[in-house]
Formats: sequence, C-alpha cells, structure tokens
Amino acid sequence: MSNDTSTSTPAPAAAAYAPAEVEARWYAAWEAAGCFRGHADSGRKPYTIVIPPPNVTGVLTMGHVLNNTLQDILIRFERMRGRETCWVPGTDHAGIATQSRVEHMLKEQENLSRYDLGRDKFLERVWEWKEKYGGTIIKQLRRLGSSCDWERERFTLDAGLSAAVQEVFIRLYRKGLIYKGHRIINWCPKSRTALSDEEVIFKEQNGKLWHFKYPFKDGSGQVTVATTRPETMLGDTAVAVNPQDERYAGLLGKIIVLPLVGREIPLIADDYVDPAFGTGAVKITPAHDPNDYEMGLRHQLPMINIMNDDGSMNGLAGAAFAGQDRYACRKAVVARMEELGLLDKIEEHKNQVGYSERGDVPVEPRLSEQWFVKMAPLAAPALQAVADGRIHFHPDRWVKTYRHWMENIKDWCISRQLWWGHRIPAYYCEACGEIVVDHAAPAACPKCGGAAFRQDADVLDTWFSSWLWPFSVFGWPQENPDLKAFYPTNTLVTGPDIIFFWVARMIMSGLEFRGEVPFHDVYFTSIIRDDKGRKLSKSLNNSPDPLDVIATYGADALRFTIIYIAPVGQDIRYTNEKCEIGRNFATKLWNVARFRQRFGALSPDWRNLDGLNAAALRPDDAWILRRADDTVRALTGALDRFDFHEYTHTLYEFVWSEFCDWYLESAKAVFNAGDEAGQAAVRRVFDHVLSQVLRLLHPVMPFITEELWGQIGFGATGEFLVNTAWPVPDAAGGLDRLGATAETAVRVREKFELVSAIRNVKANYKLSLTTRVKVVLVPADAARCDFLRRDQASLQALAFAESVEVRDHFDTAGAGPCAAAVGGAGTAYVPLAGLIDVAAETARLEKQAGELRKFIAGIEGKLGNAGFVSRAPEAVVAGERAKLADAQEQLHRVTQQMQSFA
RNA sequence: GGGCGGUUAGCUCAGUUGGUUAGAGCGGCUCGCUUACACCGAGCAGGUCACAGGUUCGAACCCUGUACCGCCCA
Repeated sequence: MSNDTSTSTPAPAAAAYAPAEVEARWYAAWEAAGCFRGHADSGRKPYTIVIPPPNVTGVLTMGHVLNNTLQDILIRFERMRGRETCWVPGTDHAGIATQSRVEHMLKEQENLSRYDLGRDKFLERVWEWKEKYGGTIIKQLRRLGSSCDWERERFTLDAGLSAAVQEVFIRLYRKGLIYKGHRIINWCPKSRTALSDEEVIFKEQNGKLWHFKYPFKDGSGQVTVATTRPETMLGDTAVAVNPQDERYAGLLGKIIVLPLVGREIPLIADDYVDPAFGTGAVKITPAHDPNDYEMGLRHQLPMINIMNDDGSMNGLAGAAFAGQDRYACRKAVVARMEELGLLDKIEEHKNQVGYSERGDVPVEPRLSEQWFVKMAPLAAPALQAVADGRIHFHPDRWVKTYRHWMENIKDWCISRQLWWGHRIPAYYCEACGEIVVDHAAPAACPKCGGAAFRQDADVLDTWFSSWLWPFSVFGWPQENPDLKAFYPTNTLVTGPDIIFFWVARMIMSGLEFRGEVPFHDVYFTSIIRDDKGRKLSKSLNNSPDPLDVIATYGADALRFTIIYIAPVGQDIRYTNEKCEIGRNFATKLWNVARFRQRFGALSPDWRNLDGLNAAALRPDDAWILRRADDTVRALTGALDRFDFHEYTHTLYEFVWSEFCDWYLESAKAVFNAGDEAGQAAVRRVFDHVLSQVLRLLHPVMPFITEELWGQIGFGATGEFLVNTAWPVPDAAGGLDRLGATAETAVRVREKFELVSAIRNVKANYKLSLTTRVKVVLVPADAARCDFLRRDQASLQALAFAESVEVRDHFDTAGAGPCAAAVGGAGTAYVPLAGLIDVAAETARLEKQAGELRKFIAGIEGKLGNAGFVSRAPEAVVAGERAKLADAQEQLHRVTQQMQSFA
C-alpha cells in the first residue's frame, strides 16, 4: 500500500504476500461490523456450533488450530450459504488444573498453601488469576481467524452455567439418578481427590511379582500368594483361590495368620480367581482394589483402608509402617517379609498401572464415600440416538467405540475433593445427618426439624458442567429465544480422545434435559504428531507454538496447511516447514491478483455470465468456466460430507494447475495482443472465475481472500466477503449454451497435452521454454482440425511458438529432419534446422512407441479375453476399443516419424 | 485377551460404489529472470500398491489368513 497521494497510480504491490498487517486489519473490521454475531430472530435457518471449551489454563496448541480451523470452515461455509450462524466460544474451569496452578503460584510467590488462606480467600485468588490469565487462549483464537460469536462467550463457572449445573444435580438426585455411596474409586494422592474412571490413564510398566508365604494358623503349612503391590498386604482380609483349583481343594476354609499384621484371615474360594496367574492364590484387599472389593462384598469380608489421602500409610497399616509413603512402605514390607523368611521369590512382571491424568502419579484405588451418577438409564436413549442415525459420527467407525463404552457403562463418580468448581448442592442436617439436596439449605430439617445445616464440602467434576454445554451456553434452564433458535446445535468438532468424557455425556444430557440430541453430526479430528509420529508434548519439547507459526507464515497459511496435510481419518504428521504449502499458495493467489490488476479495472458484469454468447468465448474460456463449475460442485459436496481433505486438495489443484498454469497463461495471449472486445470477454471470464475462487477459498483462508476481494473491488465498500454468497453451480444448462460443454473441456485438455509435448521437445534439445520455434500442426482428424484452428493464438502463446500452422498434412521428407511431438490431438512438427540429433530424436520416439505398445498390448489382452467381452458392461468394452484405436493411431504416427529419419 | 485403524514413489499422503497407462505435495535430476509469482516456471526420473491364498472377465480396492506398526478397552 502506498501512502503517496500525489499520484493516481499506486505503487505496485509487493510480489510476496505479507500476512501480518492484513490479518490484524481484517479481524478487527469483521468484529467491529458484527459479522460473527448470531441473531436468534433473523428468521434464517440457524447453523450452530459450540466450541469444545478449552481449559481456562490453556494456551493455543496445534490441536486447537486444527480443531478450530475445521469449525471455522464449517461456520464460514454455512454463513456464506445464507444460514444464521452461531459459533459459541468459551472455556471450562478445569478444576484440578486451575486449582493446582494457583496453589503452585501461591507456594512459589508467597509460600502459602490453600489451607493457609482458607476456602473463601483461596477462591478469590483463583478468580483473580482467572481474570488475569484465563483469557489467553480466547485471544489466540482470534489470531487464528476463528469467527466465533464473542458476545456469547461463556465460562463453565459463570452464574448461568452454574445454575444449570445445580438444576441438573437436583433433578437427577430427585429422580434417583444421583446417589451418594461407599465405593472403590480412583484416588489421586497428589491432587487428593477422587477421579472418574476416564481420568485414569493406564501405562505399561516393568514391575515385579512378589511371592509371599502366608502361614496357616494351625501350623499345617502355608499358602503362597503373588502380588504386584506388597504394601497392600497390610490391608488383606482374605486369600482366595479358584474353587476348581485342585491344588487348594483340601485347604479351603483354613485360617491364615497375616504376616506383619497378625490378623486372622480365611482362605476362600471364588470363581473370579484365575488359577493360571501366579500361584493361583490371591491376596484380597477389599479397600484397595476394585476386584477385591467386589469379592469382599460377595464374601462379607472386612474392608480395611490402610492409607491416608496423600498416599501415605495410616495407623491401620500397623505402627511399623504408619506414616510411610506407599512406595517406601512397599520396600519396607518386602524387606521385613524377607527377614521373616516369607519371601518366596520375585519375578519380573509387565503390568498396567493406572495414572492420574492430571497429577501423573499412580492412582490409588480407594474405598471412599462419593457422589455418583447412575448411568445406565441415561445411556439407553443416547445409544439409540446414534444407532438410529439422529446423530452421525464422522468417520463413522467411532460408532463402535461409542457403543461398546455405552453398553458397558459404569456409574460416574462426580464428586471431587477440591475447592475450585461447582459446590455440590447437598446440605446435611447437623442434628440428624439428613441429606437435603436443593438450591439452598432448607429452613428446617424435614426429618428432625433442626435448623443447622452444613453444605457438602466437595465440588463437581468439571465434565459435569461440560456435558451441559450445548444448552447451558444458551441460558438453560431459562427458556429463551436463543435456546429455541440455536439448540440443537448442528455439528460438533472434537478429538476422539474425549468421546467418553464429553461427547457421549453431552448426548445423554441433551436427551435427558432437552429431549433432543445436542447435535446432528460429530466430526472427530486427527491427532497431531511430530514428523517421527510422536505425540506432541511439553516434555518432548516437540510442540510448535501456533503463534510463532502464524508470525512466520501467516494464519491463512497455517490453516490451509493443517487441513491440506490432514490425512483422512488418520493422525497428522506435522512440521512447521509444511506451512510452506499454505504460504506459497497464498503468494500464488496474491500474484494472480497482481497480474489481473495490470490489465484494467474489474469487469462490471463479473457476477454472472448473463448476456455472454458462445461466439465471444474462446475454447479456453469455455474450458475454465466448465472446470470452475465442476470445482464449485466438488467443493460444495466435499464440505457437505466433511471431506476437508478433498476440499483443500481440489481447490489447490484447480487454482494452481488449471487456473494459473493454463488459463492465466492463455489469457496473456489476449491481454497482450487481443482487440478490446476480446479483452473484455476474457476479463469477464477471468473475473468471474476469480470471484468464485476467492469465495470457495474463503472458509479456509479468510484473511487473504477478504483482502483480495476488497483490493480487486468485488465487494462494494462496507461489504465483506465473509457475508458474500457461496457460488452455486450452473443448473439450467447455461454453460452448455455458452459452448462450455464437457466435450469442449476434453478437447482443450487434449490441446494442452499437445502443448506439453511441444515443450518436451524443446526441453530435450535444451532449449528454454521461451525459445520461439516454428510449429506445424497436423491434427489427428477433421474434427480436431476444426477445433484447433479456432484459436491458434492460444496455442502459439502457450507453446511459445514463433508461428503455428495447422495443416491436414505435412511432408517431413521435403522439410528435412524435424522433431515431432505426438499427442492425442495430433502431431506437432518442430523443424529445428541444424539442431536435430537423429539418434536422440529416435530414442525419444522409441521410448514413446514402447509405452504405446505396452499400453496396446494390455488392451488387446483384455479384448482378446472372451470373458471380458461378453461379461463386462458394454460401455467399458467400447471404451477399451476406443482407447485401443486411439493408441494404435498414435503409435502409427510415432513410427512413421521414426521412419522419416531412416 | 477383545475391538479399531494402518502398511501405495526416498518422505508425507490421495485413490469416490472393482474397469485410471496408480496420482499429489515435498525431496531428486536437467533447463530457465518468459514484465503475476524464484514462496516461480518448463521438462524428466521414481511404485511387482506389506505378504499368501481366494472371489471375479477384471482387484490397490471385495473375502480369508499371516506379518509388522499404532490406538482404544479389559
């Protein structure tokens, strides 16, 4: 851009596109103009997406880039198609992550723990932190170009969303679907809270299997048990064997004296025990293992919890071990057992150890009183909604994963021993202990009349608010126009890693509380990996910062690249250098615009082809119009099918390999030499197609397309490409009437192939592309002859020919040695006086002849097969015959040419 | 142990209901400043489609099995 006002000719735009300034300018303009706002009352058909709320402690990652680019593509596409789009952004409060972050900060900066501050003061500090740092990722999403409706930004701890959480808890409690119970749950000793099953990540470890001898009380011997967790023996209340196991048949019912503890425990039989594992005898610790817990219930065994909430041993573990960390205790137990001669042996053993997702320490299964959601009744309708197609998954194989989980669903532990989150709306009567679940503590206890209540100290799992997101963001439980207009939402874009955490639960809550599915389509994204196929992680230091990438390549380039390289349904291997794909493409586009601007103002009638007639169009014009139309069709279909790969690849191919490589070059012939009428016609076609390209490209590259749309002048002042209509394919045969038929397209393509053959001849003689040569063109037949004669100027320009003469015959004998480019459309003779190397030329033709012969042999093989001729569809057989005739004819021309050298 | 994906050019990946001379980008080689673009253009090379069977007139594509890699669930 030039600031020079003294001259009317602006300085030429730079050859390379510089995204930074353009991106900042347009995003601000869009937002200021309210382009992204969804209006519940517009009367237009809504299209809604709710963002998978990123963690409020989070920063933008490449995963977010992919996920949000996909959502933005859909939103921008549907907006251009005239839908009332609403993309709701926001963040979740991330209970454990946020609380730990602030606790860590307090410790570092003020040497305070949350207990030092107390609950209320601590929560004030967390809110302060949230206000200060919690908006990071939201700001970063703007840099990416995400066209979210920012006025609807939500946070899971907002008053409205908190009201929804409370309402849901109360309703489910009253319905009997939420209960409080003593269960074995997953305990994170680092965060000191219960976790749900989904928050446990199993890692394979090289552990050990310790074999301990447990003596019988009667002195008649002993039983050897094998365990991976020796410290838990302090809580053993039985030893179990399989009832079918003959080794132990006579020993059942014997009493064992538990070493180190002295407790008397029985030898029992239970089908659950696998006789093949270890010694076939298993120590049973009901308070510290889910399977043992079940067995404990079946056999009414005592359940002894031997650990504190931080993973250290408590008094029930015995005085010798109390206070020790669980792993220190493990060593101590083994050492003591060895001293006592009760350690039989130690084996190497690979096992799966559950880790806390957030705390990254081994989870301790622990008997504990928690709140649960009874899931089976919620799962049934959710299963049905996916089974009967009210919700579609893409790729649809995820349905199996979903179904398997839903059919084996377990109750959901929703209470967390944290302070940051939605406090459980349960009140306990101080007098009698009665539980009252309500919006507030009652005035009097319904049971004893007592007036003193204490609220449950715990908060709810963050996902217990996220699962309401598709309707809580619109104000539920208040009925209002937003909710009515925008729920159910249309499409959810998310990673398959949270299919259980979030997707499945949203479907359940949507059906339970709204009686309607929360969305109709779920698109599961790829997972981004580095070039070695490793997951991106902080510890590997292989996570590129998207903001750095945007600074280097531009947001459009990043967006385009990440979609372009995403394989269909597979993980992405990403490196920053791949963004060159998008950057180069943006530059290409930028230069198309620069090229166009050199040849006059925008055609006034670029919007459509009305009033054009076939006679005014060159074959090349007809070809590009037809190809553009094909492209509109293909891209619309691709986006409808969530085929983002096809969308970007088809677009790239069309713009680069057809519009730029051929049409633009062909247009030069007219722009540089044609008459005014001819130039106007080509400008109009060029502009029409370019307008389609910019619109088609806008969903994935919003910034540069908006910039060029404005620069070229497609939009009136104040009009945004964002709000411009998506191109529609030709419906009424308009293109056919302009001669832009499929047949024309084939003929033009054939002509281009001939041009390539001529260029090949030049390259073979080390002549530069632009070296002017004479070309004598002999078309393959009369129809092609007519066709090629229609526009020799294009042929001449594309081939960089000094002249092109179209003849029905060429006597090579008279003209002397001559190179020949043989293509389907005909033979192009290139007399290269003094340059012809007969041996090289023969070799080149011989190679082509070899290829043709191989091809012919293949087809002859097929056609010689009686089965093929009689069974294959007629059209296929006819097609093969046509190809054969064509190839034979070409081969004839090639061999003839070789003979001319003889 | 159960389930799901993958195996196509040196690398990363396409390949629509079985009929293509199996494609693209990057990388490689040879030319080239042709006033849109060297973040470019032209040309070229490069693949027994993991393996073994089967179905079919015809298989990268469908079926069975095997091997290896990855993910999810127990």
